[in-house]
Amino acid sequence: MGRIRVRLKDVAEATGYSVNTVSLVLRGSSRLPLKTRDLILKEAERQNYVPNQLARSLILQSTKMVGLVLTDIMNPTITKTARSIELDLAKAGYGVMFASSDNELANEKRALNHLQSSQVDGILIYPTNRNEISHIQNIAKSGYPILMLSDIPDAGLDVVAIDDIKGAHIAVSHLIEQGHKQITILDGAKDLGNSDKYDGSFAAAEDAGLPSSALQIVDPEGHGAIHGFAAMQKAWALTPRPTAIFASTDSLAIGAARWCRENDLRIPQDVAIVGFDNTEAAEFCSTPLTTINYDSEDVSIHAVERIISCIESDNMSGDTTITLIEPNLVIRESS
Amino acid sequence: MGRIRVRLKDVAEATGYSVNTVSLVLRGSSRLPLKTRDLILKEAERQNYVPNQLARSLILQSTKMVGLVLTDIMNPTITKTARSIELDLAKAGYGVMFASSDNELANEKRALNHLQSSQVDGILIYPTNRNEISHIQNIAKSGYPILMLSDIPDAGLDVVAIDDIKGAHIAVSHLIEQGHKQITILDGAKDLGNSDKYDGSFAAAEDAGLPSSALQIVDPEGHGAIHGFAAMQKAWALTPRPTAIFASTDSLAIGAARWCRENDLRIPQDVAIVGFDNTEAAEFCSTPLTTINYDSEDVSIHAVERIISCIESDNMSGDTTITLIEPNLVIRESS
DNA sequence: TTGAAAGCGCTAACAC
DNA sequence: GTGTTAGCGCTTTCAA
Repeated sequence: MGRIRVRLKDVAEATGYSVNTVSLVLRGSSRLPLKTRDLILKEAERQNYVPNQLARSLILQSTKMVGLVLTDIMNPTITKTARSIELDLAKAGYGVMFASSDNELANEKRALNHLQSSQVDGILIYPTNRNEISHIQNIAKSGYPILMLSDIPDAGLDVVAIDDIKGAHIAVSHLIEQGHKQITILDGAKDLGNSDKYDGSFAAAEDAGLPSSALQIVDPEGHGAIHGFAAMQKAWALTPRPTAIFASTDSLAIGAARWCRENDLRIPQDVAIVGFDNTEAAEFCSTPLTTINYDSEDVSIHAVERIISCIESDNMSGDTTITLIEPNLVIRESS
Repeated sequence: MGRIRVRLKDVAEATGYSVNTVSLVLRGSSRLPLKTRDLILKEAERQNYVPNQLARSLILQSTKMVGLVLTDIMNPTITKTARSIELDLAKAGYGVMFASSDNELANEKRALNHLQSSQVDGILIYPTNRNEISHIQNIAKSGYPILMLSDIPDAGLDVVAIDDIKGAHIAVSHLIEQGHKQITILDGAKDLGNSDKYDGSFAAAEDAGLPSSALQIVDPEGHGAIHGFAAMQKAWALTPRPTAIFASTDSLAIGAARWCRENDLRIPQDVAIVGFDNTEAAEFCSTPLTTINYDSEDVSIHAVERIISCIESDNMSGDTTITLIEPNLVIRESS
């Protein structure tokens, strides 16, 4: 029915007013007589008028949109933060444009390009690879508001992120306090330049007076529970055999727990397990998981506040801010 | 550094060519001398030129974007399909713009409005409430390509969705075959007009010659595992007491299983449980869950194919297509 | 091979 | 109170 796209002009012609008047009314100007406003609003409604944001943004030089680049849309942790961010941005009058990199640098570059060409007013990004951030630095250098949701020290970029070092420190310290002296870390992020969880773990060992040999590393080569399952098998084959596992995500931890169960190992008597993220699954898996918890909303609030201040303040002073959110430990039955 | 937004004009002025020539080169026209092309491409690169899609789409009358309205971004099932859709659309040269309704009608309306005003070329939507779809029908009637990802019979709208009736039928039939004669359904979607899982369940009972009293219903009043937990308590208090549970989502099933475990009920000896969706958690929860499985990719492929054909064919013949994807049963230890 | 001019739908500055 | 004009950054005729 009717033309697919209704324009201001269509409403203008139908009412006999000019495009300008219609535009004014539709944006809620109160300086026009009620009769005019009524007439125009009714006609716009009747024609199902929807404003064209493309044209609007082109003029206003602002889309009121923020781009959000996720590594993995299936990761419940990331999704949860994404949801918070969406809500907090909405409160501030901004929309979100999502893009996912799937942990591929090429996709990340494509996503950034796409967001920029869509003229989003700013970008939030979970970077894929911390060793390869020059393209992000370039964007920042050109004065484009961009903020990292993962800590990359010394990159000269704004950051709002979970303090992974502290989280790992808490997790490993907890295991050590429980008497464990041989702990395996399940984490494969080091190749991507993300060694925060290692650093925190080794710092915890050192603080407790343990040798660094107390910690061994197994790379699960993936993020799913299935990878945690396979990694646990490898961990159990290590010499010396670990008495505890610190998994860098709950998903890995749950997979590891599953391997233990299938191999008749008792948790935590034979192996203790600590995860990271406090997902819903951690609470409801076979042995409720001790894990590192943090408030997504905290990340969101700070990230949104910062990006909006970058967008709305013209003085790009060039100083960067690093905000780290402190995680905490949730003790359940697995440790 | 330089100006925040580089335009064609900037590249044109720097090279001495006209805006037109630069535009031509940047779009890969081969009819220009290599020397000119080279010069212009180099300069565009140097200035970090990013095309302005807003202006481009305004002229082309197409954004090459499809809007996707999700009910709940935290639901792994929906996210999985969303991811497939994103990939399949990308293959066809389209981007996705996400929006979430959080199962609120007002949000859904706002999201649809926003997507339309962003000029997406078409919309895919998981509707919030099947009793309230007039706003969606209006959009469809105006000739805007829109497709439902959930089956709403007789709405006169295009649909690509999982066949929930069949899924429920398979699940309940399976329980009946196991000898169960008193089954409780955990599902609260009926108020939203989604009675497919009831219909399938009752059909299965009927087909097996059981009275409809064999099936009882408990509304979990939510979607999380925590709601399944509480609902199971209610289910266990029913008279006659059920020997089996059919939960409309895995999350509810996992919560229910947790209640059983905490109350020393053995699964499946004391209560059998069947879920729906085959999420990762279903496989790794305390008692691996029998559940209804389906291929997200199937939904995605059909949905993308259909929406693109609607977008690219001008003849809006008005005929609607309903495509239902057949689910299947995955038997694990909970039944 | 290249440029000038018009216009996509909208807003803003300035008339009347 | 309302209309006219210009212009956002781009593509697309049509000339030169």
